[in-house]
Amino acid sequence: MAILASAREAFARSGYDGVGVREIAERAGVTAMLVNRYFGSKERLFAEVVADIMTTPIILTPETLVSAHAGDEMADALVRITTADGAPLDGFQIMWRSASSPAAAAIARREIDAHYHKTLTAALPGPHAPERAALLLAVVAGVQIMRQMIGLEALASCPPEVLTELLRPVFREFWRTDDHQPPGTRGNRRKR
Amino acid sequence: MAILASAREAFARSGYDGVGVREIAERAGVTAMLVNRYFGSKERLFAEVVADIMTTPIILTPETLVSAHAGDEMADALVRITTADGAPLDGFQIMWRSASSPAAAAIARREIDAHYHKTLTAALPGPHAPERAALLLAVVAGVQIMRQMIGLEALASCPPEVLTELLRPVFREFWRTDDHQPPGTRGNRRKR
DNA sequence: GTGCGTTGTCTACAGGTGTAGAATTATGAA
DNA sequence: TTCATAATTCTACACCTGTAGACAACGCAC
Repeated sequence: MAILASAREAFARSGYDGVGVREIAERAGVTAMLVNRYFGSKERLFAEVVADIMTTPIILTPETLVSAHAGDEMADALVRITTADGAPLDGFQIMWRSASSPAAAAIARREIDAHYHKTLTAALPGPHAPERAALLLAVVAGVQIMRQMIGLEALASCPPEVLTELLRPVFREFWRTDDHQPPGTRGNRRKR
Repeated sequence: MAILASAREAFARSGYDGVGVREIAERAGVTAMLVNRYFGSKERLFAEVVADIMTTPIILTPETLVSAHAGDEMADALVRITTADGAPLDGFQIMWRSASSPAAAAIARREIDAHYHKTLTAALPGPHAPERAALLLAVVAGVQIMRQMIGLEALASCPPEVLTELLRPVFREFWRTDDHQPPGTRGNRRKR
């Protein structure tokens, strides 16, 4: 379906509010009205695009999650994705760029919840797995946004290898299984 | 200035593209044209709002940064901010919600760079301080977005105390000063 | 009172938005 | 070829966007 591909590309580039139905249609070689004839409305088209994205995991491949170095592999994948701005890697990007629109945010929430968050929760060890899975997704979101949307200088110009090495310990934190003590009693390794 | 306050509230709620000049003006008790008379354009108004926000640090107070428990305090502050949706706590929110608009993203990048990122870089120990400061800001952004914009269930309904306890080790990671070894040689504490 | 600069508003424009309904064209079977 | 049916487009509507230019109300010095 050419319309779906065009919509995906357009939403990834400009977000839900930033692109019009006419533009999506034109890039697909059809008229704006055909889009509505097929999908009912712009909102339903967006939902269809997001659902389509969810069917093919990008960062969270099953192999990555069960790996013994899951945290490291996730860090590598995140850096890889945010470095090359290729076409098939725009999965999450669509949702961050559209999050400011309430309608789009609701769709994104539902789909992230049902797919990525559920999968990730099952893969994380230790207590509070759902909350920690959500935080992990938050880190992924933050890095993507700062690197690709805001374009913060220090992140945008950072060599991939350095970024990977800096991200790995952060992600490892989520797969740690030792010292889960009650709040406040755990020592931190800060320098005072 | 009533217009500035109205604009700040409106941008925080709906983002740069999501709100119109007429709405901002009406909530300030004036006409849309007066806004342009004072600020020149919507874009310049947005820049003014962002610059105004930057003058009063929200998470990164100087006391927080030099504290011996800087990481913990930052985690606490982040949870506090994303829990209560009060008026004066909308600082970053404005930028995430507006990041999909290129014009707004450019303004946000410049201001974050000049204020928050610079300050945070100076406060972080160890090598790659700029990159790690940017990553820290990315984590803050991700949590805010997932919690307040996407509204991911696991994060939205998570008790503040739990969230704080889960965030602390993540933030501590950025203030660690031990074991900065070359890439790949550092042991991770994963369970295999 | 008279002039004047500021403050604010009114009207209007050119363009964009999503989408409903009618009209048109292409397609395939008889 | 003829005709029914599906695929696609045309026209139009009602509304919203940022903003330029002309105009009116205001306080205030003289």
